[in-house]
Amino acid sequence: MRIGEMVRRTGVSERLLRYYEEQGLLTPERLPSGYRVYSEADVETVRRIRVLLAAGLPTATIARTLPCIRDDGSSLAPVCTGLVAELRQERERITRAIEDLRASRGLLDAVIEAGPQEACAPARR
DNA sequence: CTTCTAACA
DNA sequence: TGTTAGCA
Repeated sequence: MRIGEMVRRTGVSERLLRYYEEQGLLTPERLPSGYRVYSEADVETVRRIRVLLAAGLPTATIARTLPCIRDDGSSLAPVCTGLVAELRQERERITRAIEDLRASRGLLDAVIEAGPQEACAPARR
């Protein structure tokens, strides 16, 4: 499929799909016309890229991680030693981020539980 | 009409 | 990232 269909199927913009390629996250084939041709697996890869990116992993790390994940999603065979150490660090960072989010949610819960005691001041602007 | 690269009122 | 220009 070409980029247009990828946009429809992934919800990711053309600009971003090309950017992912520039970062080595995707490597679609090229038609003699220069048009990019994506595989069915690329659709799933984009999903992974989005999740990892949202988790805060740098594109460089994602680029080296994706090839270790087999398109079926269940078997993640090939282990790249150096990468494992890197991923452990990311995992640790994420764990800390989760703790921070928990704290934020707890703070909001307290404010929400207190409930409205008065009307809000009129919005600015 | 669709895609491509390059670049920024 | 969006958007746009100028091609193919």
